[in-house]
This record gives sequence, structure tokens and C-alpha cells, in this order.
Amino acid sequence: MTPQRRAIVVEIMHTDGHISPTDVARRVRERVPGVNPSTIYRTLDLLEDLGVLSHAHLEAGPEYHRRDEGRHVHLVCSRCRAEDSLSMEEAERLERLVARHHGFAPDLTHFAISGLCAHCQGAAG
Amino acid sequence: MTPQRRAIVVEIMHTDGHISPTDVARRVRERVPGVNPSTIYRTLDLLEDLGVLSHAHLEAGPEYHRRDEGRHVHLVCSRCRAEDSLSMEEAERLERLVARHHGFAPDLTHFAISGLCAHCQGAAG
DNA sequence: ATATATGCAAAGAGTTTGCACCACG
DNA sequence: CGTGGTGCAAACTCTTTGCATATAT
Repeated sequence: MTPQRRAIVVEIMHTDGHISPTDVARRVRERVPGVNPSTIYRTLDLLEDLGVLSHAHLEAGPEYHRRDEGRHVHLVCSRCRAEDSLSMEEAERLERLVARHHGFAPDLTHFAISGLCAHCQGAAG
Repeated sequence: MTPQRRAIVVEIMHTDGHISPTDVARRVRERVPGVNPSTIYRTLDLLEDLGVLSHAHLEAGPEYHRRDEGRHVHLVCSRCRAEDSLSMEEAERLERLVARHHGFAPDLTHFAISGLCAHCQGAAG
């Protein structure tokens, strides 16, 4: 366990929700200057292989989150970028509906769901 | 309407399903050599603004598709990369369910849905 | 001691931008 | 003739990789 790795893990553990590799790099460097991007990517991959992290695809690209935060679906407003999430129960209900008709076992957590939040629906199209 | 633009539009119209900007570039160049990537991107943006195309986010990045193909949700198997899709009716049913509980009006077509296809569920995890 | 993590530098993919030039209409 | 599309070159972001070095255990 190197200082770099420790700093990355600490940063991840202090993060609620998701964070991009670039942001991990930026924040880690505030504590341990000089940490190389490749170290960030390699460590994120490792932590994902170990089952500590998962990544999801949001509009701006990949974002990592701790697995122990519980499964949830990202809802992102395409107009104001506001984020909300679907609980595990709701998500799994939807997943079962898809599975029932397609034999496809969906994981709604891997990609975000785009749409319009309540506020932006009223405001415009 | 320039030859480049015409070639791009022709390529798009001959494409069933989705295609990445890079692939559009590659295929267009087979017909009209020398077409510049920036022309591809600018034209795709234009066609999207005009409402002819939309883009969706798949595992490998953005993919464009004709709007007149009808709304559908991309289902991609995370193991074998097989693709399937959800019909408009099914998609809209799911969208209504999300909307009911969150006041969020989802567009399930913008991001793909990852998961395991029927075949890969049996094969492994 | 030795397995392995890091830094470095380079490369690579995808995408965007400013600008001069050319062409369509 | 003028608007605007195109090519070109450069730059930018994000990410990956090979290799020599440094470090944890």
C-alpha cells in the first residue's frame, strides 16, 4: 500500500456519489502532489477488479462510485444537469419488467438515464 | 449541398441502426476520399440540429441514428456485446413508471441499457 | 530480496477550433 | 458576388502503454 494508492482510496472513500478519473486525479494531487494520471487509472481499474468500485456512464463520460453505496440509477436532466436517482427497489422493478419480455437481464446502474427534471419540464422543451 | 455532405447523408441513410462518427468518416472516405473529420463532426451536428439525427451513448461512445427509424432503447450485453432493442411501447411504459414516482420525464433512448443477454446469463456471470 | 507500483514520456483516439480558401447558388 | 462549407493544422482532453526506477513488504 503506497502513499499514492492510499491517497486515492481515501479520496474515493470521502466521495459521496460519483467522481470522474480526472477529478480523482485533481483532488489526489492536492494532497499528494505529482501523482501521475496513469497511477490513477491503474488504481481505479484495480479497485474495480477488486469489487470496491464500479463505473457508470454519464453524459460527460465515465464516473466511479463505491459499490457499498448501494445500487442506484442515475437520473440526469438534459437541460439543467440536475441529478437524481432511483432507489434499488424501483430500479429492480424496472429491470424485472425488461427481463420478463426479453430474457435480457438489465443493469440500469451502468448507464445513466437522461430526461427532463420536474422543474425543466415546466420551463421549456 | 456539397459532395461531401451528400456522401455523409447517403451513408447515414444507408445505415440501419447506429453508427459512430469515426465509422461515418471511414465509410464516407471510401466513396469520397479526403473528407476531413471536422466536416463529419460539423455535418453530424448540423443534421442533429435539423432533427434528422439523434445520438445515443453506448459503451464505446456516441452513436448516431436516424430519427425516422423510430424511438428505441438499445440493450447491449456486457459480456458478448450483442445488441437488442426495446420497442417504443415497452420503453414508454417504463418511462411512465419512472415519471410517476419522480416527476422526472426520462428518455430511455439517450443512453443504452447494459446487461446480460439470455445466452450469456446461462453461460457465466 | 523480490514482486510490484510509480513516474515518465510517448503515443493514440476522439473531438474541437481558427483561419484561409474554395465553391455553391 | 457573397454566404458558408471545407481542408488543414493545431490543440485539447482523456486514456493507455512500455520501460526504467523506486518502493513496499
